[in-house]
Amino acid sequence: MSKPYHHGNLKEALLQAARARLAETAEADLSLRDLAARVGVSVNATYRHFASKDAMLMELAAGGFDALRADMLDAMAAAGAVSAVSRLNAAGEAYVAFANREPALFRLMFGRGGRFKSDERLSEAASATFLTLVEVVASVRSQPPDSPDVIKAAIASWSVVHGLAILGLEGYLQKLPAAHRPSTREVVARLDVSDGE
Amino acid sequence: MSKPYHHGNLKEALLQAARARLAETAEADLSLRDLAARVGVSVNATYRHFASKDAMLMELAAGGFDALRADMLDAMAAAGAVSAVSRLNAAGEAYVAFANREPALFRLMFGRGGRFKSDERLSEAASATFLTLVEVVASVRSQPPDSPDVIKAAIASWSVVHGLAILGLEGYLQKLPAAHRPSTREVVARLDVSDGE
DNA sequence: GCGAGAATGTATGCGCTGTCAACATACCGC
DNA sequence: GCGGTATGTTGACAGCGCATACATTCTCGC
Repeated sequence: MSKPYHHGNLKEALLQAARARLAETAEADLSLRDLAARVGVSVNATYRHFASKDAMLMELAAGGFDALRADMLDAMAAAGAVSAVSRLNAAGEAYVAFANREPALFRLMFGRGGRFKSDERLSEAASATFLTLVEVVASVRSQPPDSPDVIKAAIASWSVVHGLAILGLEGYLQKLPAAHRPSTREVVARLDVSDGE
Repeated sequence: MSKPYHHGNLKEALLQAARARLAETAEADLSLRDLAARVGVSVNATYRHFASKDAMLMELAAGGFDALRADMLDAMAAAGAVSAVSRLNAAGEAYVAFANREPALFRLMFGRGGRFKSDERLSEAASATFLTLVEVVASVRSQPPDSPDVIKAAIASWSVVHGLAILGLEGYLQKLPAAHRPSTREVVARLDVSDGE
């Protein structure tokens, strides 16, 4: 038998190889050929499981959003029920921490030039992630999560943490002296999420 | 003569063709062959003016930072001297507007996976852009621009507008009902740049 | 149990990419 | 005017995503 003709679970194996590669290189330039070789299979076998390379990347990105959301939920749970604001801060810190821990994956999730907008699973995963942010903002303001004001405040929150994550990732903050580099918490704290305009 | 052997100003012509392509496609996948063909020159002629494709992209990105900075300065000048806060807001709006007007260029400026950190000209252009933000924040707070608090507040400002720009660019805000989509001003207004913690 | 068809793999090849090496042409200072 | 240098061209190479055609194995109704 030595090597069976069928791999067994090629799809997951490919995704796992891709994740490993993303995690180790910090720069995202995956090639189907390389991934296939790592798994020990011919290039075109991948096309039995993914319609295209982009389709695979979208699946990876969707998984990334799931992981990011899980991180945020964990951080919020760890922050406990002390206050809604502290949970919001914890979520924001988890967001930036995720980006720094998995830079290549994070870039993949956001940086594909809008080519991913179409994918159903991906856009659902992204929405779910955003929704956890909306919910904690809603609880901070004691308003329903579908209130326009809550959504807007949540977008503002998302913007800060996302911008901070990207700027850090791309190295635009690294040349600052350490004393000038703010912590995530310092930045997030500047955002007013309350309804007092 | 019809077509002279030497182009005359190939470097700038290539950059211009690249900018045109970026402006028209909204998705950044430039190819040296395509650009060379557009200019009417062989592929390898480009290598007399750019060490590599990445080098050319870095030059484009640096020019993008210059343009972005100019936009911000213009907007601030147009906002007049009414108040430092209004100039800060104007700069933020110009930032997001730039990203929306030139999505491909904007993505190029930030999304190259940290590969650009090394380039001198690029990192200088980016720093200059950041500095204009620092200066207006400093004038809002009536503090010297090199004060750590000013820098930190400026980073927070940069983060919000940058995050907002990216989220919009990548389409993550487009599925929201219009009533829930905040204006740039609404988002920026939520950020507290003053020194009252 | 076995044979058909679906599922999953391989082999070959196409057009595209960035880049290198070798050669051709035009310009410019002596 | 002549030589060196700047700036082009041609040709080739490896790697890429992907399409087509073919091979193997699994699965399931009879």
